[in-house]
Amino acid sequence: MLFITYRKECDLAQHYHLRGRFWIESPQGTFLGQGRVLLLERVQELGSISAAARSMKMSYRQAWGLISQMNSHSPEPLVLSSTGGQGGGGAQLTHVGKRAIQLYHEVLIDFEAFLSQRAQTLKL
Amino acid sequence: MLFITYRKECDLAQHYHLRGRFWIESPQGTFLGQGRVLLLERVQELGSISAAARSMKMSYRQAWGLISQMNSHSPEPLVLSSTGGQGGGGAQLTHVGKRAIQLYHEVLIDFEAFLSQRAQTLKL
DNA sequence: TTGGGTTATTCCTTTTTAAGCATAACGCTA
DNA sequence: TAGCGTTATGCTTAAAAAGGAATAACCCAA
Repeated sequence: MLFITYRKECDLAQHYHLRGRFWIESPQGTFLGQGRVLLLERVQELGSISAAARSMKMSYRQAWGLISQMNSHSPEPLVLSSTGGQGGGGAQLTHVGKRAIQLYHEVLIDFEAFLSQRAQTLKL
Repeated sequence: MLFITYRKECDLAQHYHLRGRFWIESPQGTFLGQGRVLLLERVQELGSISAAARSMKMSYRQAWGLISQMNSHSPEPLVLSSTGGQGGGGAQLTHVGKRAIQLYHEVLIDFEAFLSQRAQTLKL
């Protein structure tokens, strides 16, 4: 008897994962991404850039740079900050900043739905 | 008369772009991504890892590392290589490697369609 | 047997990136 | 007025990633 061997189809969904990322770019570079949005959320929650950075184990330097970029790449700032006073100062989101978070999450839901749906038919 | 000023809605689609990437992960890390698939295509086209690397302005070292990873993270290799002989040796894709390219492009088409469609309703 | 071009692999250097440090200004509180 | 915690910014240092150089093995062709 003759056996014809052929490769068994490999179901990628079992052992492999389809992953992805998305971000919004301005003409000057990245405007909104996963890290930036998380940072915005922490600022909104904690009322301070430095506290937000600490909570993410990110250096204040980087956090400030990201926020500075976002503000400058937008016609209106996403974060307003004040120095001195009770607590030393702080920062809060503008309604544009809050809307940016909301917008990102709206896209994120669709994005994840797309990935998980598309992953089901991955046969290598 | 009283004017109530409100922020004009900013159409992100005009000045900003929704971008993204996707890749297939094995339990050990990235398995297939944009760069790896391009490398596979060049190997298929040129019949050599070093030629493929040159054509992408990638170092042979990195190209070899990527291919080595892909092969080891797959139950069957994607690239077969031989040393010595006419032309010094070479490499060619297995049918698993060819299928990987095809699979990636199938997902890519859907992915780009998703992004461009989703970008149309971006209002900040 | 020598040369050529490739695969395969290690080691070291360079570049890029991120983290850390230092300092000044601010404005409330005690 | 002194102190505190924050914002804001430049400069220095460390970590990580990419790049390049070097070497051995391979096998056909001349």
